[in-house]
Amino acid sequence: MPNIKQSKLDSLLRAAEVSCSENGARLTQRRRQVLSALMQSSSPLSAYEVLDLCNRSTASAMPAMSVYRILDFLEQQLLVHRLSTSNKYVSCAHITCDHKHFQTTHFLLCEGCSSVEEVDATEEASEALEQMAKTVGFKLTTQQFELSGICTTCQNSASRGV
Amino acid sequence: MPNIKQSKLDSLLRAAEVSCSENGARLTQRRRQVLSALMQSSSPLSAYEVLDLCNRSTASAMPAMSVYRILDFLEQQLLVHRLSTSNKYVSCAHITCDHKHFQTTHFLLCEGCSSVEEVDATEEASEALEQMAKTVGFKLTTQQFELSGICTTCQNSASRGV
DNA sequence: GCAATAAATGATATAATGTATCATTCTGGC
DNA sequence: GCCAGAATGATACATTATATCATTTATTGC
Repeated sequence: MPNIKQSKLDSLLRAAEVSCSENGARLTQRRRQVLSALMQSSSPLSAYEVLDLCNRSTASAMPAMSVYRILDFLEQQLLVHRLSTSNKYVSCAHITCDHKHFQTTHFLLCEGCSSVEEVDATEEASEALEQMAKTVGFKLTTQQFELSGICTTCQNSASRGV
Repeated sequence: MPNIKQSKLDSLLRAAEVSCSENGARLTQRRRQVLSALMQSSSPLSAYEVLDLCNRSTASAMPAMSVYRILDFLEQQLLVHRLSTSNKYVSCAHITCDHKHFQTTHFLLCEGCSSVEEVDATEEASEALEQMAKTVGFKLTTQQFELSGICTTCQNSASRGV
């Protein structure tokens, strides 16, 4: 887990706090702890991995129940996303910008380093998929895809024979 | 679980048996039992749901371990597909035809009746997604999507106010 | 046909994950 | 300070998945 800079982490957490208060919600200590763990991880974490990280960093042990509750909360606040293919969580890539989510965020999962890239759906992709569904009479309600692949870094490593 | 016709089930199982033997594998009694349960279900089943169905239909109880092993086997044989979003299994829709899988099968999941439609990826969709990945330097390796939506039947039911 | 070998399954234990429920603590408004 | 509601703690438990070794069933060579 390559640590991100403390200053970066701080600004992310500040932004998250603002975002919460705009929704009339609070970013409590525990919630901040969970969110912080996810922000510092370069790959998605399972609920129990989050739990371990939290319990490593503080004295007071957090019950598993809390982690699940807090992950649910953070997901509702759109501060983290749940990857349904792996049942893991990632912190949202758009916390600091004013990016809006329209249920059209996709995730590119690198098979090499397990990193995740959060990308917006292109018009073409959305339409093509909708069209595809239409041929069998389906009307799509949500689209969040998790696509496996190889990220730039890992492609380069491979070609250099690393 | 609206039962399919016995004759249909038989022909599916026969085709599955042929498919296995072509790969030098055997469709044993237990495997047939598991596959049969999935074929008769109109919606995806979890491993333990499969287990329950199997144990309902026969006297000798099957251990959970066997179900997991057999599901793995059937998946390798491309006789069943695993839906990663729900961790459930469906029998392949192309057992009786000579359809080939190129890692480009998608699944449309109906939110109304939980039914699943297995569709081939269209050229446009595959390209659009590849292009999308490319913009952030990703090279896609697999694409199997599980898209939520409403099937024709449920759309009609809804519009009739059922 | 029969022993040797490999494949498949049975059986048991246990790990990992997720949820239900109620008690307790914390927070903001009065 | 007191109260109501939100958040967390604590405990128990349900569900899902895997590890391991024993046993049974098929296959192959003889």
